[in-house]
Amino acid sequence: MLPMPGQAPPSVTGYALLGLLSLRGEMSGYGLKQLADRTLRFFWVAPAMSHVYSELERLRTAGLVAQTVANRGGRRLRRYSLSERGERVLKAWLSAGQVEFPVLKHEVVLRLFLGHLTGPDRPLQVLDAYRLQLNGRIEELRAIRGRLGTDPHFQYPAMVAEWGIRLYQEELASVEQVGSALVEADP
Amino acid sequence: MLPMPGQAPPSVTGYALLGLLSLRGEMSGYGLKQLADRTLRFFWVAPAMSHVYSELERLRTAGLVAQTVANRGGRRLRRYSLSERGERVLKAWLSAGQVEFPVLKHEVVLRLFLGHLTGPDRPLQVLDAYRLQLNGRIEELRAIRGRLGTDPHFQYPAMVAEWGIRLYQEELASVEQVGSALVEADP
DNA sequence: CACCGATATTCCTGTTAGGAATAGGTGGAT
DNA sequence: ATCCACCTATTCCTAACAGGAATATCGGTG
Repeated sequence: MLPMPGQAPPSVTGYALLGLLSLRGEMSGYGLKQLADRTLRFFWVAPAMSHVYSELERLRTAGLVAQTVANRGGRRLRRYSLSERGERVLKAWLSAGQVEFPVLKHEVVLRLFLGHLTGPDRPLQVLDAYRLQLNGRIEELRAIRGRLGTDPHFQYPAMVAEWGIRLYQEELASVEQVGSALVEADP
Repeated sequence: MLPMPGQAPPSVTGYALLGLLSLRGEMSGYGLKQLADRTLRFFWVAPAMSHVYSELERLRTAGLVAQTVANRGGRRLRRYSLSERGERVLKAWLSAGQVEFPVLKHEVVLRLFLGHLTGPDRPLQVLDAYRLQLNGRIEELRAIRGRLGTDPHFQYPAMVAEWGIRLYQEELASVEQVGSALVEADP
């Protein structure tokens, strides 16, 4: 028996896109993708282009985003914005529902986990490369944090940026610690 | 022009399953799923049953796992094990390739990010619930770490367990810090 | 021996990821 | 002015992944 899909609730990514629209107002699918790459990427996902468009279409069908179509030149430009209904639904989701424990897809740790197949040198190399990436990530986040300034409109994104900086600094410390353990475990 | 798929390399999850087989030897799809739920889940994914079986079938077709079929009673039991070719391919992957930066899907942070829609109280509630979940996770990992003991065969999994304990303890500290920031930001 | 829970496999559907193809617009160099 | 490179914008296609339901056997307990 089909559970009558009809109006399945948005996925978390759907809610996240609604949230971006609530922060920034009307924008194109492309613009939304750019924004997601600068924000959601750090704590959720960087949705694929195709994913953004298909999700917007689903949200539009559900009446959660409004679409305006303009013709600029020989070209059809669509802008999306949060509808009133969308805002209500988004707030309801934020205020309810049980929150999933974070999911981590951590290839560095996977390679450490399988260290018995390579010996400790390879995980050490991987950790070294990871250290560089982490420093880059921290710089990125510091730049973002700086741009957000003290504008109260962006106080929550600012907290998120600070959370990220802290997280990655702690990852650096973990890299050191695991590195020491690997060196000691060396035959 | 098609890039001649023919023999597409395994996905990271595919390699992870090969790695589990290398740690534990022959096992059923079901057993592999159980094992993944006790290991991979913490730093990669908990693959769905269907995903484990479809992945095993793909790996078998690619000659990376061997399948033995026994008839126990009226029942067909399949066991999977890492083939020699599979071990070579897995080691080659571990020794090469550029390592992706970790991906984090963190609903707690997403809700913090959208705090402008709810005000600070709701993120504070969410953080409280998260604190409980974190303590549970830490206990789980401590139990696993304990079971792994000092057996050198499991020294890398042990390092991973220790990494996880550290990570979640640091998350607890971040929860405290964000909590303070939220209380201060309260109007 | 009837039942329950763990083991084991298969199927089906929907969602997400990722890449490539297409095309108009904009700004700079020649 | 025109060509090119890059940015904006949308669409399409395929594979990976998630999740649940259906099925069936086995092992033990009351």
